[in-house]
Amino acid sequence: MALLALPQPFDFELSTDRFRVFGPDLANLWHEGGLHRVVGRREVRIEAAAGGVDVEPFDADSEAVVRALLGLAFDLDAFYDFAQSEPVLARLVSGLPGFRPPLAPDPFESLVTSISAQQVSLFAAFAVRNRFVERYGERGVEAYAFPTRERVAEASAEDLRSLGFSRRKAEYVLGVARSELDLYGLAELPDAEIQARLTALAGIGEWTADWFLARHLARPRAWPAGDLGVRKAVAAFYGEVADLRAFGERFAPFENLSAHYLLTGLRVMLPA
DNA sequence: ACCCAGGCATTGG
DNA sequence: CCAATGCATGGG
Repeated sequence: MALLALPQPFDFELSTDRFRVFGPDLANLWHEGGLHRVVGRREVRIEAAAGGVDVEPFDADSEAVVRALLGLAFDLDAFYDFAQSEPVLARLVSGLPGFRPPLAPDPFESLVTSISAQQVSLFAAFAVRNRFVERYGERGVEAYAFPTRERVAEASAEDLRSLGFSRRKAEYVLGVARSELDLYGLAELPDAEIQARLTALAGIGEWTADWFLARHLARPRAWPAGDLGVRKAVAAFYGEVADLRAFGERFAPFENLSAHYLLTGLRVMLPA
């Protein structure tokens, strides 16, 4: 068991909340107080420890996945300083200290996850996506590996439809899996270029591309202005806003972290 | 039996 | 350029 030290403050429960609140996530599975994920052919378990997290087994691959799942790419100190100049953000960071937005470790996973969540409730999206993971992903111990692009490319639209994808979405998932686009290479490009290349694919619109920048690449300026949850959170903390894209400018250059704190604040702080 | 939910492409003005 | 429409599932 290896200790991975994390910048403090860090709140493990809060940062992994997303993997539990909409039901279990078979590829990022909360099990007996820890987060389980298949890396390579082995299942990795992450659990809270003093000063960071314990990771088992620990190697370069599992460390990279943990860094993604726990949002280590974000500069929380700079964001917290910035938040002091904006009353709502100041309240959010003081209410959610140590919250780090989790990232999708893999680009294909990020896109399929977003496609599954288009238009439907997150409960419905999780249900469909779990059936997809169970069907095409390799089983670890408790968790399943997220299905590889290569495996999905060989699937059929009818098979995907039987899992609950609409006819359209089944075609989108197959199209992404079979496209020529180098998904890993996107990380080297600027935000606008990534947007352009992704939205050229069928089924990937502005919303999905925004979330790819935000939740896979941790781009600081990503702002999912078309997101219904972001709209509800902004309405709850600021009141109704006509142009959500323009409203995001007040969070520059921390739009991504601001969106995540707004969403989590809506769930965790407002009901209380 | 409805209605809505963290969109998108298609069609028709 | 904007409005209307269909899509499949899960929860209320």
